[in-house]
Amino acid sequence: MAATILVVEDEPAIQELVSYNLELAGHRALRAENAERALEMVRTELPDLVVLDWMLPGMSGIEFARRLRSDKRTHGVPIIMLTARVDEKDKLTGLETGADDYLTKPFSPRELNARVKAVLRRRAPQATDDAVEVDGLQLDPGSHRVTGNGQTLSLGPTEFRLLHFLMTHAERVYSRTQLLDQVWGDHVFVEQRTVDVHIRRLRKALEATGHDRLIQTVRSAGYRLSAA
Amino acid sequence: MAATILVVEDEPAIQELVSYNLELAGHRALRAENAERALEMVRTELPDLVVLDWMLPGMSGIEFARRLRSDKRTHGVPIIMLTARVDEKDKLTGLETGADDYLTKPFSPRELNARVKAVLRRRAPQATDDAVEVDGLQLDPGSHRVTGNGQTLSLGPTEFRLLHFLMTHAERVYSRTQLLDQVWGDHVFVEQRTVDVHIRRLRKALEATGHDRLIQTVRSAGYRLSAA
DNA sequence: CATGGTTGTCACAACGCTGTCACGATTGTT
DNA sequence: AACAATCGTGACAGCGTTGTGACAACCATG
Repeated sequence: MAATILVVEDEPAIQELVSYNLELAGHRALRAENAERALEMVRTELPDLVVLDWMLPGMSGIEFARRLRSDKRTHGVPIIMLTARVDEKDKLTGLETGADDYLTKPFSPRELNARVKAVLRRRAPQATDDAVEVDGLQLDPGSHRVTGNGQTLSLGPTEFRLLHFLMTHAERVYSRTQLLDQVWGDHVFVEQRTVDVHIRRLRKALEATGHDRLIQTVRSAGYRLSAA
Repeated sequence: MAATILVVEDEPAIQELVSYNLELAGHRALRAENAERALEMVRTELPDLVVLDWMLPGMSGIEFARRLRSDKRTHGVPIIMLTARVDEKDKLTGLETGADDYLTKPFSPRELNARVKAVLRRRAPQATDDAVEVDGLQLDPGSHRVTGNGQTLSLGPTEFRLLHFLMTHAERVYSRTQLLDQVWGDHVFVEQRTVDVHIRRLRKALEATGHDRLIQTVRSAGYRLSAA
């Protein structure tokens, strides 16, 4: 559950409340007191999730959400809206802009954390600390451990993140570019072939229990983790 | 640092807010919506700390505090008061009834936890915590003693708290930042690398019985206590 | 006031990880 | 079969992270 979450909220007390609870839950909270500031922050660091107040001074939350959706780079970032009241009309507008969930004030931190967890599980499973298992290969983010049929496997930080992403997105091909964005982080630039090397290192580490067969090469497309 | 804390607060949202955050911090929260109910609960279970709202329907918080102080059994239980406003007169009355600390609404959860931690450290240094045991290594918070296979080990206060936390949260990786928050406290500002040094001191102390192997380094992630 | 113990910080050493390259192997195409 | 494109692999220098010993400030105790 190590997600980066951007909190856009102008009222200091609520911002602190939300951020602190997210941090306690193991996330990293970025704070912005208005939409303009939030847009700046998004440029330098792509969050896994945005918690967004409906009513903001200057640019409204809805407008901010629209901008996120219109940019290709931030298009997929899930949004949780904070609203003061439940209004059918507002709800519709929110749905149009693509908010993933809603919280009406006053809300309890428990509720907040539950929604955050639910949204992350749906949209960014590699950012949660749920254990994953594929065909006898297990990965537990909490203890930061990987086991193949019970036997502990040792792999470096990058290999760990790479495997985590692949296991949470199994049966799907990812290009080198996509893997660089997801595992290394966006606007980090390294050679594409570097992915090959880390795939190789990952395979070597999984060799001990024969799970290297799960990592498949799809020629001229990328890599895939598959049980078949 | 796990304590039983009684929360006396009539407004559901605030009660939930306070209780949830205390639980996140590892405490056990008992809830009462008025002073009468609180008095009943105190009869069956003696809390380590009371978080008390100033204004309550029926019996006021001040009166409740007086009753706690008048009973020999509950005389020593520390109290943190929640007040809506800062009033010198109120503060004086509060001091007379023996409140240990104050929080004025609206307050941040971070502030609440910091005060709770401070009060507990001051008033209940060794709560009735259970002894912990991992792979022959035993830690007893009550007697403040650590033994490895029966042999008494000597470690400093910080190493003790560090080991206590790790043993009660075994098989899970914690970053330096998380360890600083949990073991040192929220408001403390020290270098992250300080954690390394204390890990080393802890390992050195556990070396006598070979239990230093339990403390594992997870590169670029943090530390973990594990039997495996 | 002296003493022993504890704490946080630093500098340096040790170690593991990272990204890149060159070259060989494989695949697909003409 | 020859060729081009793509991928696998081993090596390696540079870098970041962690281990470690030393030290001065601090604190409670006697």
